[in-house]
Amino acid sequence: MTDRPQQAVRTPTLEDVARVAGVSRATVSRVINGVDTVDVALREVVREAVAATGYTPNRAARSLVTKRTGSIALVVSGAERSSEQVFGDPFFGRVTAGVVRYLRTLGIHPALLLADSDQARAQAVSFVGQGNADGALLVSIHPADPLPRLFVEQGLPAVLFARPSEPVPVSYVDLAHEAGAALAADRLASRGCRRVVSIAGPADLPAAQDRLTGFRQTMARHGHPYVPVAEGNFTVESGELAMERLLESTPDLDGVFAANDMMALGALRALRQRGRRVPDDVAVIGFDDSSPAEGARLTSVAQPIEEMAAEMARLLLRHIEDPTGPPTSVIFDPVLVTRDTA
Amino acid sequence: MTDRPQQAVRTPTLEDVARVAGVSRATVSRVINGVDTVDVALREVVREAVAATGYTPNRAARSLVTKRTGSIALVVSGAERSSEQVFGDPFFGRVTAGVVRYLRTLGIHPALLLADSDQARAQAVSFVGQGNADGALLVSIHPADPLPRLFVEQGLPAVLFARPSEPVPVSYVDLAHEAGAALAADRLASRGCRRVVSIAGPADLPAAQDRLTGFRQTMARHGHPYVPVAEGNFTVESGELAMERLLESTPDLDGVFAANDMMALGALRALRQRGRRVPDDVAVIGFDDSSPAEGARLTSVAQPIEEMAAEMARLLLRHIEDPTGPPTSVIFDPVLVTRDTA
DNA sequence: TTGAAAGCGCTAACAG
DNA sequence: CTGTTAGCGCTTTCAA
Repeated sequence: MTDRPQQAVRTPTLEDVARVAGVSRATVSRVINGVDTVDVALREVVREAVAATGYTPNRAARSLVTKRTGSIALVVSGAERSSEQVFGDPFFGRVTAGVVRYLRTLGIHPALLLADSDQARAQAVSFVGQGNADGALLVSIHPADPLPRLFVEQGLPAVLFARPSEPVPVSYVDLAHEAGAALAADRLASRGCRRVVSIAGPADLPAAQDRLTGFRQTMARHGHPYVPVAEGNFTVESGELAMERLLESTPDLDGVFAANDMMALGALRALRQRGRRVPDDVAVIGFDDSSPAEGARLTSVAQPIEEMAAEMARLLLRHIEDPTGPPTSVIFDPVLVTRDTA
Repeated sequence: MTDRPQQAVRTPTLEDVARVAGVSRATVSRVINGVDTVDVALREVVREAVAATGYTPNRAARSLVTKRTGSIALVVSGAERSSEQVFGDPFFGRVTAGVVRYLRTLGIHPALLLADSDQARAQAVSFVGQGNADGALLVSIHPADPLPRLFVEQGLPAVLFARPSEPVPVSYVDLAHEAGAALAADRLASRGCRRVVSIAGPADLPAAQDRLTGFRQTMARHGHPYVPVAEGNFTVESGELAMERLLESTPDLDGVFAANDMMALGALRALRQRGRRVPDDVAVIGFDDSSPAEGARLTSVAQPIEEMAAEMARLLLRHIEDPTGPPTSVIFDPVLVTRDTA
């Protein structure tokens, strides 16, 4: 038995594979990277050598020369709330799940960043800017978030979940909010509702505006040109208050479309307090299909968040691949989840 | 005006800093890495050069030679539930928040992995094994999760949230569950409860057992050697059922300690259905201080999840720094959050 | 189509 | 205490 001096347990390198395959390092590299100017026979030999050695590319070495990391950042941007709440939020949970599940099929695991202050935002930008990730997925709680613009200004690849309130030349995925509202309007109309009202969201939220617009247009098409509206701020309480105002202005109302589930839940509370039966006297539809909605058996407009999240990742990857491509947006269709309230 | 040929916008390297500072690359490297065998004056010169050039270390290059990435993996391991639910879970939300907030002070942003199948677990192990992260933070939903053992077997640095049900030589953070139960027992005793019962969690869960043991011991110390117990599975329904059984076996009960909030909520439901007033007739205490508990004004034992999460990260970093160190555990003290039910 | 060779930016012996 | 030097493992011209 002769000693084998340098036989330390070392992970195999391109050099090792090349030796086993009897070719040069360059050829192995070409095979690994799918360059098609390699002889078919050689390609196979190399493949076997890779399998035999158990070779895996060293990402640091590769990054050093390609200037790419092969990883991306998932930036959760929620200024108002505490970070515990942000990560515990079912919305972020679903977005995160969609992103993580899609990316892992590609062997990518996103770096998680929280951008909840100007400093944190700057840190997020420089994290990507310094090449720790090739691009960023931006999930903001507020559409006026300054983060998207920061990324765009630095020329860093980024994709948003939801259209920003101020125009920024950046790709995003979003829901066809008007179409969702139309679904609700159709449902209410087909139930025979004749005095329909709406509880709208904050006027500075594009999504809220789209929902209101879509609802009005579709109700008009159903022969109801005027829809009384009260504005809320997406909380249960605001929904309850709005409902009370509407009951006062339009006592004979028989259908309600709320711009989100929380406000719909508030509306339900107000309605029941006044002895109105749901859905017999008044039909109620919410938006988001959140888990409280499910619990309350609320009919609601659902968005395919996981699919949207996966598409967001796909767009980012494409952008990283070809940074010259123009910003793209992909809009998803909502679905009406019919339960007990309409 | 003369043209400057190679003046492309290039991020500064060590070489650039060295040139500006008038020293060698090695010296700059030493200053950057805090090696203290550098002349104080030179150190200052280098610092200024770094500032002047706006230099930031290239992580790929550094990794290539140090065999360290400077990043870590946060592995969320939940087999039973769908991934959406896992990430939306307030518990994971708080753990994640604690980890992310602590690590970002060090400029580290964890890679997020979901290990919800054998394949995903293997992927997580090889992700770290192939040097994409220096170690892993393991947050399992089930204490019998096979993942910790996989990491330990590969000799990869890992730290767990909560003690595994089967002994594995690995570091972890956990709560002093017995102490938490003792807090509940003390509270019940000091309210003058004389017939106290408990709704326990699954027998195969170490934490559930610790809570029961701690509760019994402390009640014994208060002169109540026997505590009737019914077992649940941490759901609201199981808590309700357990409460009904206890009301039957011990009709004159006046205090309940449930091993988690969900079961306590179920108990509340059963109690109210039977017309028992809480806390006047029966005092109820839960465990976890979850947000439903807060909503229901339930008195509950709270764990400092964010602090525990931060400590978990700290332990992992220490382990990566010194891989020879023995496994460590850090146990945190719970706090009783007194609300309306006890 | 393939190989030789240069070099990405950094750290770490090793001299001096 | 400081500089020189040799790579880390990979991709990518450039020639052959």
